Amino acid sequence: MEEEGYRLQARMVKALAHSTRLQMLALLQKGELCACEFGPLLGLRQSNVSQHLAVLRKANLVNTRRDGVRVMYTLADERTGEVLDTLGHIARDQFAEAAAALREVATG
Amino acid sequence: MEEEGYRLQARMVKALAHSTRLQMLALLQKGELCACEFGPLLGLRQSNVSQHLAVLRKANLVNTRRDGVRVMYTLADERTGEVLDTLGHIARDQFAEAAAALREVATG
DNA sequence: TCGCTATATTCGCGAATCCTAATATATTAT
DNA sequence: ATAATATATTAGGATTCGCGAATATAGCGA
Repeated sequence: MEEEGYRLQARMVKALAHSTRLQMLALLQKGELCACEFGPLLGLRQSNVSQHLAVLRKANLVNTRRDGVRVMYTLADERTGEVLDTLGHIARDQFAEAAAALREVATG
Repeated sequence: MEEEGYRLQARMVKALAHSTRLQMLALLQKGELCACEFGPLLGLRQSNVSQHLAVLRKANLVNTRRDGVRVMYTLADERTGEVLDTLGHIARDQFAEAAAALREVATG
């Protein structure tokens, strides 16, 4: 019952727990990205982008490097992508099941 | 850019984002459990247990069945366990890396 | 240096989360 | 029906989160 380990794990999961950050990580799965690209791609304001990126940084989910005036972001751990994929599958299947159940009710 | 899919995924991840719920799911990985067992095992009050279980239920992360006066809980999707394991590994490795970095600084 | 662009941080407020205590509901036994 | 146990829900207040706006900070070129 290493309570403390779960606290660490929870801190990481909290950092994942926002649709914007999930989208950011999904984009990073395809490769390195400049901070400046998230705003236009996701329709977010600059400060909002920076705040979400800060959350990901503090959770060590991403790495950064400077390239002149820009800051480039990458996934810190390739297993993160794996986790996101699996979560996506579970969510999709849940949705499919719910839809099927609805159809069942509708068609009696 | 299926924004909506990420919203669903985020809802699920939010349900995972608490150390108590992570512990509950870890317990369920070992098999079915009665609601009444979480309190004593995790040192939580009854209402708190029930609230956390409600979060897991609403996110379809667990299934329930009644057995008389008790309610038995199981993991809804075995892939959830897989996700939790991977997240645990990532968190542990992060911690190890941080510790190593600290040692480096200390021994300079 | 100054100005310009890219990032990061801070502030303030509304919304969401979490906890305890209290109350409600459900199931079984007497 | 009543009592007893197991669960669930509600109410409340404290803490945290998320956002926009404003304000730093950093690097680069004129």
